[in-house]
Order: sequence, then structure tokens, then C-alpha cells
Amino acid sequence: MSLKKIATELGLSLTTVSRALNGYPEVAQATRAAVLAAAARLHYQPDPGARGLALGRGDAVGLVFPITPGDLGDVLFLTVAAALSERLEEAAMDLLIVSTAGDELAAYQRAIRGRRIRAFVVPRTRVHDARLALLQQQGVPFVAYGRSPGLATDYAWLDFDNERGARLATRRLTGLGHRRIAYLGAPAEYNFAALRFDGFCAELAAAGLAPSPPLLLRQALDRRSGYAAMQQLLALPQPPTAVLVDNHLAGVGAVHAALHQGRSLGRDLSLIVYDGLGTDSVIRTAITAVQQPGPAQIGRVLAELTLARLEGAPPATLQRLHQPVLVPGDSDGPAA
DNA sequence: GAACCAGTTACCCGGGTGAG
DNA sequence: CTCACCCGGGTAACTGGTTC
Repeated sequence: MSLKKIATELGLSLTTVSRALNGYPEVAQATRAAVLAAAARLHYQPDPGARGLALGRGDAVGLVFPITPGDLGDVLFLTVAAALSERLEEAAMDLLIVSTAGDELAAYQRAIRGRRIRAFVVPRTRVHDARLALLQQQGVPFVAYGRSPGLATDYAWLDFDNERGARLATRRLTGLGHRRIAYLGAPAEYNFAALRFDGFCAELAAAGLAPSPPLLLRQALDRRSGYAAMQQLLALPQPPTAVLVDNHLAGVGAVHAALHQGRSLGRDLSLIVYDGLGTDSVIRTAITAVQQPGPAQIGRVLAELTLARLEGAPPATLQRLHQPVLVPGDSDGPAA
């Protein structure tokens, strides 16, 4: 059902029908009512492609995500995305998830060229982020889920105080008497990982400790690599008594590796996982975690920021820093 | 002649089609 | 092979007709 068919049906012009449906003032009440009734009766849905053609812009918010089989099980990501999508729907916009297995930057370029996407939400920001630079250069609005210190000018972002979260976790471990504390985390190119590692080192220093290179493994951002990294740590001649994992995906792998090695969490190995293991975890031990409260709320805030950005709000006013909290579990305890 | 309401026309863009 | 033109659904600027 097209605008044209409604116009023919009612004996009105295309324009009048369009105006009536889009709330323009120059349409008589009775005419508007008739158009709305006909549209409902005929199940009219505007064609997004045609609208985009006329307006020169799309009606979707894009989320480019390198989807791997592991990510599909990432409940945290899906919860944020679901809430984001729900809020956008209220504003009659779609969330378009663009998956890419290869060149992420090329995926952004394709998506921009396709014109369907009006703004992007950019997850997992990097210290030097070519994606954000590209979007700024092309003048495409975006909200970064995470900050990026390498960007010259102001931009909209939502982030957590990663450094503080890592400090909370590390302080808890040093407070429990741990001295050989390992850091198992994502590659340093990710800004969240860089900040969490900074917080870790700062808190070690505050306790009079220095980071020990063999105890620093920074290449784990999925279950498999988390598993392998934990195996590597436990095989050291002097294994750590405590481990801070800086992301929940590696955390799942790390916990499984520790359990498979026969470690009793909280007794002979203390473990804190940033973001926890997620609500769908099958692990029975409650894992001590740095939590970023309310992933659903975060999704909504991301949507609000994006919509505000599209309405022209200056990026500098669209920057939100949330505080993480430490949620104690049973996976850590006093050093032996 | 202003206010109100509705119609006409150009245009958006990339791809397909037919004519030269 | 090249090029002009058309197509799709919709929007926006402009125009026109009533009515008070």
C-alpha cells in the first residue's frame, strides 16, 4: 500500500495525504482524520527507501559489529542492543546491525554510502579509533560507546569510569593480602582495556606493588583466549594467587580454565571479573565482579544520546560517565 | 488581502531500458 | 557503446482557489 493508492482512494493529492500523515498544519481536521482512517484501514506503512530518497537521509541508527559465533552468546551486548532498539522504535527509527567479518572500516564506508543510516553507535572504542575519525571527517553523527582519547574534537559518548572500576577490584585483592596479582585482559588498543589496566597498575602502586610482566596477559577478548590465558597463568612456576579479568567474555573462559584445573575459586585462586559472567552463566560460584549497572538502561541512554545528536545537540553536551560498582561474590578470598 | 487548505511540480538517486 | 530518459514512493517549495 502506497501513499499514491491512499490518495487515489480518497480523491486527494499525494501531497495532502503525505502532509496529513506527517502532522503538517496545512491540512483540515476532517481531511486529516479521513487520511488517518484510510491509512489504518489499508494498513499503510511508508516505504523507508522512498522516504530516504526524498529526504536524502535514512531512518536507521547503525551499529557495526564484528559478529563472531561467540558474540551471539554475549547477553550483555544483546541486552544493550535490545534496549537501544526499543527506544529507537519509539522514535520511529530502526536499529540496523551491520555485521562484518573482515574490514570494519570498509563496513562503515559501505553503510554511509548506502544512506539508510543517519547515525552510528560505535561500540568498543579504541585508543586511536579510525572509525570515529572517519565518521567525524564525513560529518556523520555518532555516539561512541566508550571514549577515545585520540580524537581531536568533541564527540558524543557514554562510558564507565573504567580506571576506577579496575582500582576497586584491585584494591579489594590487595586488601585481601594478595601480592601476586595477574591481569588478564583485552588488547591494549581498546580504550576500556587501556584504562582498566591503568587503574590496575595505579592501585598496585598504591599498595607498594609493581606489575610483574609474566602475570600480564593482554590478548583475551573472547572465551577461548580467556581460557588459554588462564591456563598459561596457572602453568607458571609461580602462578598468581589472584587474577583480575578485564572483560566478561574472557572471564567465562578464565573461570572454566581455573575450574578445569581443579582450582577452588575464592580458596586457592581469587578471581574478579569485570562485568561478571552474565545472567546466563552456568557457573555456580557467585563471581566477584565490577558491574556496570543496568545494561538495559545503558541501551536507552545510548538511544537518547543518539536522538539528541540527530536533533542537533552539540556533542560536548552529550557525554555521560557512569560509575561502576563492585559486587562481592564468593570467587575471591584472603591470600594463602 | 490574509488565512486556510489543497494541488502542481521538481527533485531525491541509482539502475534499467531503449534509442541513436 | 553512449546517453537520455524513466521508474519507484515520498517530500518540499511553490502556486492557486475559497472564504471571510
